[in-house]
Amino acid sequence: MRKAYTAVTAAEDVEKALHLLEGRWKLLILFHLFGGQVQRYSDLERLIPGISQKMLAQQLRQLEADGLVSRKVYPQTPPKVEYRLTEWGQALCPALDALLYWAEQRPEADAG
Amino acid sequence: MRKAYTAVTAAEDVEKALHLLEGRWKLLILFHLFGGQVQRYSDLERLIPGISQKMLAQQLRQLEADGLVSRKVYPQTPPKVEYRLTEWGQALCPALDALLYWAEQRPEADAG
DNA sequence: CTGGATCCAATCAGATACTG
DNA sequence: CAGTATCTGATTGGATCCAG
Repeated sequence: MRKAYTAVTAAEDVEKALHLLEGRWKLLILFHLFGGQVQRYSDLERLIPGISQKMLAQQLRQLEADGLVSRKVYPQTPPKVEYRLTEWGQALCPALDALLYWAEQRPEADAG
Repeated sequence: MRKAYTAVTAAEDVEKALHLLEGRWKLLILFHLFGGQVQRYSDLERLIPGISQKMLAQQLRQLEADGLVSRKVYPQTPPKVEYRLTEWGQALCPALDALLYWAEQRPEADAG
């Protein structure tokens, strides 16, 4: 059973959801983890040219706190940390696909 | 036929799409226009408590420039301006619904 | 290797006052 | 009624250096 949405509550809930994806790098990170991919910190640094260490660490920690990404630390020297999507994080895929589909429908005349 | 997406191009396209929805008030505005609703500037001002005139005008103009909202001016005194969604703007609804559905699936334990 | 801490620039958002 | 202009504070993102 879905919640009963008003314009306001729906907007708030979508806003909360979008807030989890905001930040210039989060989507890039997520797309590099979709499909069960597992990446190390240094992998993501390599896969996302231009990202600073601060931003990578910060966005990863937010994604982790929000429950989209899980972090696995191997207590060894040198340190090794793996990132992967949680089940819920994977479940974001269809929603992003719907957004992608919408973006494709954009009339050329208005695009800019 | 869908585009062939890589992690990077998909992320970029979704990012562009999300960028159209960013801003603290845009979703509120959109939800007050969904379903073919037509609102005047002052209607939106009333429907969205706390928004300043500057922000309302600014976000409306961005939504218009991005092709989600259309603006109709009645050249009369006092002035009258109506806002409604474009066809493409209306088409955003299913995508936001998918996002809402995803948000509902969030595990309680991780929510915060 | 995996980050944390700090400083700085750019952007965003709010309050207020003013205009056709 | 439907905005615009200006000033100001908050938030975000980036560069660099430091540490376990």
